[in-house]
Amino acid sequence: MAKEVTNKEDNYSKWYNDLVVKADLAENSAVRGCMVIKPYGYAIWEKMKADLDRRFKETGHQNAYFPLFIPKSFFSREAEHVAGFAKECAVVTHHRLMNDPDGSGVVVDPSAKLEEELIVRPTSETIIWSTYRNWIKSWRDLPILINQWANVVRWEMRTRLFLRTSEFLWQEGHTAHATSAEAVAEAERMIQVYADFARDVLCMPVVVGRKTASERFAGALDTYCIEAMMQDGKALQAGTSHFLGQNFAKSFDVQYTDKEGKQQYVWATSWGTSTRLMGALVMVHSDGRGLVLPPALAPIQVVMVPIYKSDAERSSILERMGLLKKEIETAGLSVKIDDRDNLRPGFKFAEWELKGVPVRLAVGPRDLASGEVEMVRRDTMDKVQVPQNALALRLVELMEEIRKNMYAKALSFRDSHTYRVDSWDEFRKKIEEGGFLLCHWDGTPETEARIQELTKATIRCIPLDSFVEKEDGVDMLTGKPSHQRVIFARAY
RNA sequence: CGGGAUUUGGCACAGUUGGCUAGUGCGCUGCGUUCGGGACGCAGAGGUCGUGUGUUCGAGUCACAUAAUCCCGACCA
Repeated sequence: MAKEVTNKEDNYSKWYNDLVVKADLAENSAVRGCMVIKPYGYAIWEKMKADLDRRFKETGHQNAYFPLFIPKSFFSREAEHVAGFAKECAVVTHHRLMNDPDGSGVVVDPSAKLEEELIVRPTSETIIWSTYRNWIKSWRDLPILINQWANVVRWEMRTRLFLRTSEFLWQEGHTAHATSAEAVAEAERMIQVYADFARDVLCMPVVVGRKTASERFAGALDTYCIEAMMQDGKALQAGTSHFLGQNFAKSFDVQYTDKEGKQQYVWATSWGTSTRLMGALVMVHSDGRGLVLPPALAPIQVVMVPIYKSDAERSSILERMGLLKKEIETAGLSVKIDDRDNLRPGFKFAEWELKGVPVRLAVGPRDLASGEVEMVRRDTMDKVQVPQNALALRLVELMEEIRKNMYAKALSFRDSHTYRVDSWDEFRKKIEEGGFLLCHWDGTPETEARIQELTKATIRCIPLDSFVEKEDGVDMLTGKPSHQRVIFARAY
């Protein structure tokens, strides 16, 4: 029997220590709260990036790159924005080290103190808007649709591998528009891009919604988000898109001359998603055997394991595998032949399952004789014999079946852990079990804060899509009227 | 930053009321037998016990300090 890896516990570290690290995705770094992403994990991230990047380009965006360091004065112009990030910034104060005069080692050279401190970007709105100021003069310069792939640093009190690390990789889109309506449309378009990506590539169902005022991005007028449910019933925000209004334009004095010759402030959006998606991937799909990767993100889509006793068998099987590999690669899939001679097949099976490879093929003497291969899909672990001459086509179809099945499975999990709750007593009981609670809320920050204080549950979003139909009701805590249910959950 | 726990070969751990030569499993190296669901035998290599100071004839073990990691809070993508 294959050994099972624990993953159903509410204990977060189990997920990563038992799954991710062994599955070669990441490991902790000595640097506070940062992580080393190992090659296998980084390959998955690169696939996510490539797919997202294509979607951004298709919606008219271009990539650019802005500096890592932001002068402190830039950062402090937008009052709400600085209030939101001030507590988690890494600050550069000096630019030189020197030998410690009192002995061995190195100290900061006090004479190399910077006149103005530099902030390591926690997000790039400030430096980008101070740049846009010089780029935008006329209505003809708009819109500006730019995305940046970068690393950012947020000096969090508490870090969690992938979900909240001090340094993380992400993309941030920053756009400038002539009208409010155009900017709102952009923010909504981009949250939809994230939702489509989550559904089609991550195989992860998400709810598209709007954040409440207290959960909004610092400096935004409106924040859209996609919320996913992890297998422990907790919610994870997987991407956000902000309508920033004219806040940054006014703080950084970004104006354009409109067609009538009048000066106007521009309207802004920003949107981003990060390596947190890697965490989501693990926590949505993994099972007792390890990772389960969606075909589109698997660095290796098909692994082939030869089964043999003698050298003669080994070479004839590997020869046949080589031919099959070429056919499968021609059909567009990535294939690896695991020809390591020192490991037995059972070990290899378990190892590739841990890594989440979508399909495994085994070829032994029996298959060589019958002209078949043994095919096992990772999502269901179903094992079937497939004729070699139909293999490549079958695999292409199977990848699509796996994608659909993974989504369907995750969707059914989410739906079966989503409850309509109308009474406070029931809420208190249900929230302990995890899942999404669809509840009426009176719309006040006070009630929201009170519920959070009492239960640690937050309003994940006010759903935008047809996730829950509009209906009137009353707030379960205060009894005040409500016109729509919102999603309450405990979140990462 | 509060509360708790941990730190001993690459990994997971044991190590008693301080005691002489620091162990076990996995992994690693070599040879042989194996190979259709995590093989086995034999022989090897690998550790100044997180760091520092102290107590002691003697410290992995006791005291103090310090650092890192993990969990629970507050904060947050």
